[in-house]
Amino acid sequence: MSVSNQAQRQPREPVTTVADVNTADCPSRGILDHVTSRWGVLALAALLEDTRRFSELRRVIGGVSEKMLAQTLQALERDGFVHREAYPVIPPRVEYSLTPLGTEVARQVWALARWTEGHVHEVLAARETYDAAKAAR
Amino acid sequence: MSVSNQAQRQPREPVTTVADVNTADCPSRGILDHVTSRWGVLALAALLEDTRRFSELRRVIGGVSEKMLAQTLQALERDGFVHREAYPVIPPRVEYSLTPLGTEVARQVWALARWTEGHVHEVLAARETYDAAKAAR
DNA sequence: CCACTAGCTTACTCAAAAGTGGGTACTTAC
DNA sequence: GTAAGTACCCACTTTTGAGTAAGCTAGTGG
Repeated sequence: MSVSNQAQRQPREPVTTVADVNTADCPSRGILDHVTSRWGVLALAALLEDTRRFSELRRVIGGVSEKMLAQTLQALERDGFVHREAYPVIPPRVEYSLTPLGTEVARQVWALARWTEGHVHEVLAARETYDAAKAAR
Repeated sequence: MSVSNQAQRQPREPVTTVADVNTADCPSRGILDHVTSRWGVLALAALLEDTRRFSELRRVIGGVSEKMLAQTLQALERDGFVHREAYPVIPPRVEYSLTPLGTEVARQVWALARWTEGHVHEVLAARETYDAAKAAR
């Protein structure tokens, strides 16, 4: 059988596999998960406005626990979105800022956050309509 | 910055409380959570490209279970982002599309998804740097 | 001597998210 | 007659996200 040998055409292609979020095991999934995570969005948006210290971020982002903020910031730092600057002073002082890469994402999630804030009423109205229609059946 | 322009012009404004995602109990948090949820992002992005049927969406979005897709679509429908059109035929046929409101958000999450796909390599490189620096200590 | 500070880490715990496997009702294809 | 497709729902279990509370560092103020 002429077992169709597909993709034997270019033997020395630099394997620039195109990322695709719709593929289950694509690394872009994980990155998107970090960026769009519950606290990731808010941290990025907050840092877009200004460089901030750990406890400043904690105060700005209502409801984050220390644990989750630390965890979130570490993930974002590892992904190259956030820069962490620790000053060896007592008491400790750590400043978080966005990298150029982080600034790009942050602008997008910031816009998303603002958009959401501006359309809360429409969504709330839609929910009422939906719930009413469902209850009527 | 446009967050703080409270209307002080009209004294009898119906107190349109300004939404703030940084406040723990603001409804905008929940909306943002739906939009930025694991499958919410992908569903919105997929629907921006075309109206799709349930099982089409399942095929497009790699790795979603039926349960999660149904759940996600219901949340998005309730929030007024997605329109569900069910045709009473056999076998069942249900088409999902974006509402005008949904199209606005979808454009943003679509851009985010696309951006992520395009910067996977930079993030992966950042992770290696981070991990190497950490292992060295 | 003790508390207090900032920025974490660790352990414990629980609730929510998500996966698994089943069922439904009907039809067409094999 | 049995499987597959269609768009779900329901019950059950596993996995993960996230909160709470504690400990840690090392120096400063009381």
